[in-house]
Amino acid sequence: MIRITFPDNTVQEFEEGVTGLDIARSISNRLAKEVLSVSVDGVVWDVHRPIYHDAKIKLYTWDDEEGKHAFWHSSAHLMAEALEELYPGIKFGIGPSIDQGFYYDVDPGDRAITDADLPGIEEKMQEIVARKEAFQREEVPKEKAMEYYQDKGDQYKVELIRELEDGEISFYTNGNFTDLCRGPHLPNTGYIKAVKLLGVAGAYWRGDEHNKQMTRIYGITFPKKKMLDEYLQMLEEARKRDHRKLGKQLELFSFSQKVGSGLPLWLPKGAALRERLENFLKQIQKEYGYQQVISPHIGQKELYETSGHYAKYGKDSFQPIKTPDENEEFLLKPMNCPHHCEIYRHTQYSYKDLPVRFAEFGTVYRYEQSGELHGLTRVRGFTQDDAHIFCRPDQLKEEFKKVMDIILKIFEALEFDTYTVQASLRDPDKKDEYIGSDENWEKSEKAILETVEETGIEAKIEYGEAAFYGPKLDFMVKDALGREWQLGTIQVDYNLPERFDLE
RNA sequence: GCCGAUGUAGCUCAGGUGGUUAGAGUGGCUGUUUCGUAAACAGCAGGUCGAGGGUUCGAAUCCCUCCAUCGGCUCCA
Repeated sequence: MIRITFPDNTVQEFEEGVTGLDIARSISNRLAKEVLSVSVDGVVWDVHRPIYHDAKIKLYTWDDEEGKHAFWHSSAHLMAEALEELYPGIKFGIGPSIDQGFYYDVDPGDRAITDADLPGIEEKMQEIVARKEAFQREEVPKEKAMEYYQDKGDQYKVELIRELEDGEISFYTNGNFTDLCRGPHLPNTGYIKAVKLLGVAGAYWRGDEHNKQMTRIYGITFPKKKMLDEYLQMLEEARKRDHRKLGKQLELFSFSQKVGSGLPLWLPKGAALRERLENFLKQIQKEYGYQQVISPHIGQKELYETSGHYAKYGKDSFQPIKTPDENEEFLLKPMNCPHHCEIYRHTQYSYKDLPVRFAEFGTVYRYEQSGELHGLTRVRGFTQDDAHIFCRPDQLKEEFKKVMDIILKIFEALEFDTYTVQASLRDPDKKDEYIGSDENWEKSEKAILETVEETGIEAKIEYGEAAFYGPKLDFMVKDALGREWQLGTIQVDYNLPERFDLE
């Protein structure tokens, strides 16, 4: 007998080799039907995997992320099996569960998989669901795993296995399809009652644009048909609230090919809305001690060479504007920072005058890649409610907190109630991609992390997400379609003042 | 930038396996009815079927290039 500890710390004895499913059944038949995965001493397992030792367990159903993920992960394997049956020789990359469903990256060789193929794949998946094929776990040594995929000719899996540590590697098999996988999975394909493939897309192998582009197939599944219908209904409702659609319907903004893509035209109603928003924001800025400044839309190229922007983005930006004077070049401003530095320079400040806070509704232009343009959320010309604070080191945290206050106040007023906060730090393995000294980076990252801790705001830390000149605290909100966008950002920059020689 | 899809009246869309004057709803305009809570009826206007090449006796329909949009990937100062 082994001792199983439940989340409420009660302990019960079971036969050795008992499964999560058995345990669920001992509690109630309903739970046995609903349980999708089980954590055993903190590791999420298949509910049908035998437990041979004393353990602390927790059962997961559809209501838990862990349960959903087992479900969708198994769905990815189900789709892979269907794909292999329909397209023999197709090669597989990775196929994880995601927040809403799952995907699998595949390399179909010479043929292309398009939206038109999805219904056929769905049909095949339903066939396999009807077969109720078990997901069987098997542990194999690394060399065996390698051999299997080398024989199969699946170079992507070979690459993945090569990077795994020596020791036992787990395979899962459903029907004729075997996949390298940590699990966990459902007991069998019969759990998956409703299937919908949502789209195909190109995706670079391992997220690197220098690698081959694979075909990613997105899908979602549910344990009940009705849940799928509700999901599709919800998607349709979300589409109605797409800001691009509303902008058109309400005559707020439009685009013209003659003006250029990514360059929004604000119609009278949109301009009126924007004016109200600006007035609201200016009022807050005033309350917090900001002075409004105004700077031109262009600046000498040298200004951006000094800031470092030209070296980093010059090649991929709107190209310099020439004047009748030879050797004279201007850049459309991609950022307001250098201009504000020059405004600061105009006046001589004593340390007693600090902090000095400049705010501007500054219009900037960035040559975004053509594939990135998206309504008003990703454009080539836009106006930021931007501000720069020049302060003493001892004032930094307090100023930072005040900016956080402002952002949260605005989010509240605009009813952005499901934002997330992200501390965007530099990638410690790619220090050469950032400007400035290690010392400056350490100081500024420390300042952000400490301030976050002092305020108690919940922030996730992301390495490699910093701007090239400094770390950021980013405030992200989701749009109607569930896509996340960075709206507010607070940055600590020790580099710029040095580069502009500001004392 | 990359992969895939799409591009027909102001808007939403149908049609199209090459063949006479390109359709609907809605919106617009004119008039009639009349007071209907997206008012009813009649009529009118509105499209070089994204742009440019090509194949053909003939192209909105087939081919190529480009542009834009959409779904993703990559990028995001």
